Amino acid sequence: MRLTTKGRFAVTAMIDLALRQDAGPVTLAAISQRQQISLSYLEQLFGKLRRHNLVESTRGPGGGYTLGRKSTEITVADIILSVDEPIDATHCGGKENCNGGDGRCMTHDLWASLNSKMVEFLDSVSLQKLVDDQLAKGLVVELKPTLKRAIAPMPVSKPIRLTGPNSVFDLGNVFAKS
Amino acid sequence: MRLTTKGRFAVTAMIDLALRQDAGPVTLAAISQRQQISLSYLEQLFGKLRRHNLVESTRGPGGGYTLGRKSTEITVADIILSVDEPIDATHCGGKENCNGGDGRCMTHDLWASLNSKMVEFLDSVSLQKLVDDQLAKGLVVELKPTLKRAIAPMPVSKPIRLTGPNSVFDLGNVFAKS
DNA sequence: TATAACCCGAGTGATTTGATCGGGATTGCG
DNA sequence: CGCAATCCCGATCAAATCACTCGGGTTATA
Repeated sequence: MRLTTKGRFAVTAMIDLALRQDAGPVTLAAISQRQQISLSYLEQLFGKLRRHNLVESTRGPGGGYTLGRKSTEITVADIILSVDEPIDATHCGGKENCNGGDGRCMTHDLWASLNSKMVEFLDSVSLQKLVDDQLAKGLVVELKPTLKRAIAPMPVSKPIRLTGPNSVFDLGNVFAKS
Repeated sequence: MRLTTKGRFAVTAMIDLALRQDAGPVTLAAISQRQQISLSYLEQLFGKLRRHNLVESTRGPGGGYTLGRKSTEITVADIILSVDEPIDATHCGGKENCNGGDGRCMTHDLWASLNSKMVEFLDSVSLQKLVDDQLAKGLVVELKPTLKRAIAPMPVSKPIRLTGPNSVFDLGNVFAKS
């Protein structure tokens, strides 16, 4: 597992998304403005996040991204591993014939164990936890109705399109479809 | 905090050193052979480790490196922070005027808090812990007498030079000076 | 003096980072 | 329908970083 600014950007963007998705899909353009991350870079990151089912996308006007599952069930490790695809950490390609002299490849299971501890830790921190931290710090989320299209005609009926039948949202979304 | 193979190399090398320093200073050439890390790269890493007082060097024939303090008092965080010098993780240079629109710089203290948790965790893992893990896994350390010079004339007197008066070794070193 | 070891800075090719651009595809809305 | 918003994708790019090499030092032992 690597830990770079790339992963940080992804985590930051995911928190921004989690904080605001209750008002409907969040556009990358909005995240880009708020978090000062370039739009195209966000597109790259969210492409990976989507391929790992951490987010779902809604295309067209009023569209954007929503979480792929409950924020309590998304961990920091999920996010980081999605964007920072795992490279070979052991430097010996997992082969056992990496013995160079007297002390055979200690690196292999050494780093494997430390690495698993790292993942274990990051896996214990949920996205919801980070969101709570932000809210506890006094962050005020303005769920601004920039939604000239998406929210205006939404008193009843079908406010938010959830592509596909496999949408299992239930994170207190006040707009949940009946 | 970054976490790359650079840090891994440093941790690996430090474990190798901790496992063997009881027989006197360990040369980088030996670590290079055992761990398959290039000598010059090790020199760079140990230069930083030395500047952070994690290791001490002994020059001249029979010289090498020893730990700068007890292995129980060196943590993985110490090592990684030494070689992966902290870069600006917040992307806004610590300035407060990084407000770009409505939601002001959340990134700043957001990542600061997650980062501190990471450091906290890595700081809870001591070098001695990793050494114990290796020994528990059945690793046999051959304290081979490659030491044609350093150990040969060492029955009594002054076997191991500890440069400076601030040497506080007591990690069960059988060669400890009286 | 010869040699073993640390020391150090400059340079290097490959990869990654973060961004830009140019184009799609899909969808809501007038 | 046609426009615009939005996701989608790939190519490309400068800068930084990575992992390493090279060529010299300095220090200390013998």
